[in-house]
Amino acid sequence: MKVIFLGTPDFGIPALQAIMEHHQLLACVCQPDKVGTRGRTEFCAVKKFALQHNIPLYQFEKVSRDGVQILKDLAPDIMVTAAYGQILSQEVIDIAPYGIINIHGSLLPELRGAAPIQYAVLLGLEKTGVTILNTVRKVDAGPTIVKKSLDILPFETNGQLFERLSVLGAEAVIEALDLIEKGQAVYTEQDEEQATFTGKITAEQERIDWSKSSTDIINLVRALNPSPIAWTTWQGKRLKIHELRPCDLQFDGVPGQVVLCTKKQLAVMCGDNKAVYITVLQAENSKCMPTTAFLCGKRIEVGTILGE
RNA sequence: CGCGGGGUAGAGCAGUCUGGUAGCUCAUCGGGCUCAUAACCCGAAGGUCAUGUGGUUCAAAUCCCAUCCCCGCAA
Repeated sequence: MKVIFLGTPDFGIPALQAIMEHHQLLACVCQPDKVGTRGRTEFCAVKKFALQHNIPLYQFEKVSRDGVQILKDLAPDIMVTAAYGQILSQEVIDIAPYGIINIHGSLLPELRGAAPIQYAVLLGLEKTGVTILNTVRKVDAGPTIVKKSLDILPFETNGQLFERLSVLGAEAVIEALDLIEKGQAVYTEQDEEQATFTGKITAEQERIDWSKSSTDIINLVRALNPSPIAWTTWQGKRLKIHELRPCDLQFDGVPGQVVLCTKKQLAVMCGDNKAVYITVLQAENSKCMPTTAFLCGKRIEVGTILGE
């Protein structure tokens, strides 16, 4: 089929690759370039891919306003979205005969919205997946075509899960496209009663609240890895926490208090009276490093309370 | 030209303000202690102090200038 792909970050790349191999990829659409860190602008993953493979690329400020006629002229059979980042108007949805299908990183109707994968980790779920659904005006609410699930590993980070789901998403989207092409696709309406919604992670959520349970804190840390990274403070400066592990030793202390600091280990008390080992961290202006390396140059005295 | 921090041994840091023999903690290697050890003790190796073989100076890791790279914040 003739496909137009709309997506921006890494998530859609495996799917994009697969579509390019199995179908006729007419063009890619991604968000406009953003000013990156420290003034530099960096192209998004989809733009890099398109440039590298000589695929026509469009970056509309608002696709619903600027892109309708252009995309219509390309005469696609179907359009595929994967973390594109713009809400689509009915006009856009109606461009292709088969409409638009979206690759969503959860088992819908659970975890609709902007950050399904992060929330799957944040909530400590043991299972999630990808859903291919038909796009309708309401976000992630259209009928589903293909669902694939997988188990979330015990200490898996958002980044690791993200990568696995993006590969699974590629399988699923090809399956869906084939079904649609053969006229065998079954569109299943979602159960609205079961729907849950995820908003974007806010800056306030990134700060670790040590009074929460060790499990919640560990889940937060892995949900925010590799970006934007959960943090606390030490000596008035930010201390990013990249990775935590549960600690079975018993200590007395208040939430946020450093209860163990040796040459190799650093443990902090949480709200449920359990401690966690900090295993990978990053001080301000410094690189991310294992705690063992950090402790070679600096020590945090036992009794210090983080996050104040 | 958004604001700021940094580049010193394989790793993480101190030393820079106040120029004057290159330090610390890990890791590595050798030896010792121990029932044993990721613990402890003794010793060794390992650095043109990011680059310009730039400027100032009797003397530069340290002061001045330029360049490259890394990082935090803000967007």
